[in-house]
Amino acid sequence: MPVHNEDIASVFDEIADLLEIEGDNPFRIRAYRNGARTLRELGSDINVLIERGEDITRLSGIGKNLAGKIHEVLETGHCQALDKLRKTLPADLTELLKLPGLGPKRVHALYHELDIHNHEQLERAARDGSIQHLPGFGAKTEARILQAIQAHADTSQRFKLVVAGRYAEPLVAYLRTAKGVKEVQVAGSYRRARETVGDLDILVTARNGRPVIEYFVAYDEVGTVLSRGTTRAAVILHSGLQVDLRVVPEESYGAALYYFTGSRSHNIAVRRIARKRGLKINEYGVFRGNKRIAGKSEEDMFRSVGLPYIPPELRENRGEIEAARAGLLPELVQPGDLRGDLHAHTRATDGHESIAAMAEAAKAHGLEYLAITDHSKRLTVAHGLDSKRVLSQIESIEAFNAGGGGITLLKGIEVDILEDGSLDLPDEI
DNA sequence: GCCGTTTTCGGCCCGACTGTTTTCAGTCG
Repeated sequence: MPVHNEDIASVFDEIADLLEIEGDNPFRIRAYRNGARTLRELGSDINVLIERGEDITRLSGIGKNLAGKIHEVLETGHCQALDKLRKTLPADLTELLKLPGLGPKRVHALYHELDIHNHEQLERAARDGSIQHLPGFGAKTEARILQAIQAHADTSQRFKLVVAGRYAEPLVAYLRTAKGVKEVQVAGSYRRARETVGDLDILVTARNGRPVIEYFVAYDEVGTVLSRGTTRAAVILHSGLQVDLRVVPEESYGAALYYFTGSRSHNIAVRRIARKRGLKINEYGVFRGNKRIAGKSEEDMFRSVGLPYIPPELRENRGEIEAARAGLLPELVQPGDLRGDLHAHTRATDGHESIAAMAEAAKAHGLEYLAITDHSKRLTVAHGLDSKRVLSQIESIEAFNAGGGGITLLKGIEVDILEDGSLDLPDEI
C-alpha cells in the first residue's frame, strides 16, 4: 500500500503522544509534532520530492533523524522506533488523549496507577469512584471524564464555511448589542475562509470583559458552557458548533485579531521571526522587553516584524512568509473581479428560479455574463432537458438577450456521461 | 529532535481557564 504524507505524519504524532505520556523531553516531543505538521502542510507528495532527488532535511523541522524515519516508513511501511514504543505501552492508550480534559499527565497516571488504557476500563473506574482519589484528580474531573465517554465526545466535526456563517452572523449581531462592546469580528479559520471550520473564534473589544462574557453565555442558542472567565469563554451551540469568545481592550485589537486568526502554524513561524529580532508577540501586542511597540492594527503587527501585510486567506505557513519577504505575494481574487458565472441551473431542472430571475440576481452581483447550464436528459431525477426542452430554452435565452437585459446569457448544458463513455447530448446539437 | 544574520551548544511560542491545591499543574487553543 502506498505511503503518503498523512501516514508518516500519523506515525510522528503517535510517537509524540507516547513519548509525552511517558514524560519524555518536551522539546523532543515538539520536534516530532513539528515534523508531522510539516508533512501535512507540505502541499506536495513526499514521494515526489524524494523521487526528484531533493534533500528532505531542507524541509523545516525535518532533520537527519526524522528524514531517516521518513525513508524507513516509505520503504518498509514501518517505523521501528514506534514499534518499540508500542511494546512498552498499550496501543489503545493514545485514544484516551482524545477525550477532553485528559492530557498526557493524566493518561500517564491512569495507566500507571490504575492500569487503565481504554474507554471501557476508564468508564468502569469512573463509575466506581476510584479515579477521584488519584493525585491531581478530583470528583469534578471524574464526573467530566464519565460525561465525555458517555457523550462519545467527538470534537472532530467540521462545518462548511457557509453553514458556519449562518450561525456566526446572528451571534455577531447579538454581541454588538452587548454593553460596552466596540468591535466584534469572527477570526480563526472562518476569517481565513477555509472551506470548513471546526469552531468559531469571535473577538470582541471592550474595556470590561466580564459583562460581555455573561451576555455571551446567555445567548439563546448556547447549549453547553465549556468554560468562562473574565476575558474568554467557550460554548457549544445547540447545532454542535463550538464557539470561543475572547475579549480584549481596544488598543490590542490588531494583535488579538492577528493572533486568533491564525493559522497556528503561521503564528508560530511569525513569532519565531519576532523572537530573532528580540521581540515578543502575544494577543496583546508586540513587545520589546516590557515596552509595547505594536498591536493596534494587523498592519502594524506585520510592520514590527519587517513583513508586508499578508491577507488572512494566505496565512497557512505554506510559503506566504517567504513570498511576503520577497515581495511576491499573489494578488487575491476579489468578488468585484468576477465577471461571469459559467454554471447555473434554472427551475427547468433542479434550480429554483426562472431564467429572468437568475439573470437579475447575476446582474445584482455585478456579473457581465451568466451561462445557463441545466442538466441533460439522462438525469431524470433532476428533470433533465430533452431535445425539445433544450431548444425551447435556447429560444428563451436568445429572446432575453435580444431584449437587452443588461447582462449576457450564454447557452449551455450540463452533460451527463453515459456508461459507454459517450456524452448524453441532445440529438439536435 | 531541530536549528543557526548572538551557529555546533543552548535554546526551543504564549497565555487563559479549571480544578485541585494552598501557590500551581494540567489542559487547551
